[in-house]
Amino acid sequence: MIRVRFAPSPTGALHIGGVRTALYNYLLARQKGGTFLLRIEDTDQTRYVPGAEDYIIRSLRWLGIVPDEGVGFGGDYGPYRQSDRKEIYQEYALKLLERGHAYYAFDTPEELDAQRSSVENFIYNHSTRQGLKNSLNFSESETRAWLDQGKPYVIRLKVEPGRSILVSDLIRGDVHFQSGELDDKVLFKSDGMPTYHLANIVDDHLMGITHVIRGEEWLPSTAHHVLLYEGFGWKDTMPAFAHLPLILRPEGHGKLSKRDGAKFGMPVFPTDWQGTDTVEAVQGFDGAGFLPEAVINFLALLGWHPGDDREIFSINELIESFSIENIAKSGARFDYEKAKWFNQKYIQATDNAVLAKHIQPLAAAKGYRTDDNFLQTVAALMKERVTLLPDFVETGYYLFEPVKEYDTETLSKKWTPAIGPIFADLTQMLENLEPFDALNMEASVKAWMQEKGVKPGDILPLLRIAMAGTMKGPAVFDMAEALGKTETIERLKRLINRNA
RNA sequence: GCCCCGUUCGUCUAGGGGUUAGGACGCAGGAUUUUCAUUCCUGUAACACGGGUUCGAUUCCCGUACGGGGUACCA
Repeated sequence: MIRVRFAPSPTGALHIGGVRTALYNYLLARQKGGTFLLRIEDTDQTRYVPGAEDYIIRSLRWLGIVPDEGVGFGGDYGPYRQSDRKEIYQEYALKLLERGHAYYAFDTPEELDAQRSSVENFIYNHSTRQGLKNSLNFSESETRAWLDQGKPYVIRLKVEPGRSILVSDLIRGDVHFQSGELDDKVLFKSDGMPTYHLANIVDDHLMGITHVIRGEEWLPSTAHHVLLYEGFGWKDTMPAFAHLPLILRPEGHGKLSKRDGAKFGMPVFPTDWQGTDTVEAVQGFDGAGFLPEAVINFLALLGWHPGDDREIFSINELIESFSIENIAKSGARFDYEKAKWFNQKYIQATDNAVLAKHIQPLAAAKGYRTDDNFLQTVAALMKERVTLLPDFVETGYYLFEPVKEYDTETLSKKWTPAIGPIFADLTQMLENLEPFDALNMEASVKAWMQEKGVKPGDILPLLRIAMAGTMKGPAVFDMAEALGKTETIERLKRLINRNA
């Protein structure tokens, strides 16, 4: 049975690259009938951001990528928060020490900094460790003494030179590393917490993880991880690795970072983040007006392809079609235009009743009417012409409140001296129209045009501008019906007065 | 610097020893809609470079260039 994990650090809002990692893990688990768990990797106490854990859980729920186990979800392999597993790591670090695969090191951060600045390309490894303060150089009693005196220490992995380490990656194939080039990574920090390297191996083993799907930034340290599995004697149950290509910023250099959201005017986080004293607030895909299904679809195709030309996928279709083999090797630039296209597609395909629910809070925030029937009408009239949810109340504001700005250019062309009385006549005709619905109105206006000898192109644009102020928008008669007779007539008269 | 990964239209990608190198976004044009949008059609544009291997390489191999990642008592 497959078991996969998403293991973010609670250091702030969840990055969109992390969301994609979570998604791929989730898809694999669902497809294979396995388990998807959420583990919180909070071993760096200095980077801990309050609220980040809740944010991660909230975001996963919004996206519909809900873990089967983990912090906030229960499960038999807990605790799932690494700070709650402190003693476990200590125990395993000691085990590694006993087996001779690790050693105590007493060098202070300052001493190491000094080494780095005086020795070019300094690296703590087989070639330098004999000159440093560690239990490999100290006698047993000396080491004991340092420990007993309560001197700060770390535990480092003892990497022996001279061998080739194979990392078999599901996406990249076999990758070889020379052990002599690897450093003696710190496994256990002087504050009593493990580093990522120790914690992730111990946890993945204890939690029965079968596949590690994570970002490419972990590929270089995977050699160390293989060494750890060997050191613990867990090589035969070592999980399979799949290192995902990174998501790059839309333009310029480097991977997409948290600050790029503000820089490029687009969200890079799933949901809104209120911010803290140290981390500023940011808008997420939800606040920007994206449907979670659209975000999922967009992200799924950013680095993975189904093997055919399909682009629109429901979550169930993704689960069915997903495969690690079809994950791309190269980094993908974050294409916000494409993300918006997906959202537009999803809005078009969403039922009016559902859209009305999304429009409701947006309308309420603007003090607009929020009755469901009307919002469904707004959805029906606008869904083919919006990209983001807020467009319903912004682009389509005139469905909720009087026209704020008239397209004066069109007006000056169409509102001729002769048209005034004719427009007034039409207004009067509509005022007496019953029932005031689109179908009846269209028939009546057509008959009226026939009778008066007015061309559609002379009168319809004016009707439209009277109601919406702009030449863009839903069909005129649909708009009039949505507005209702009173409001429509009021707007027509307002235009007459404006041009009088 | 050293180590690792990568490189097909502007972007996301398919493909693969002999193809008109396919799709999507974007952009441009057209049709439909007496608006706009939707929808449909058309166009635009790519195999980083140099050596091999081969009858033939965009595809395989080796270099180079470029891009990305790593090189912390961060994850």
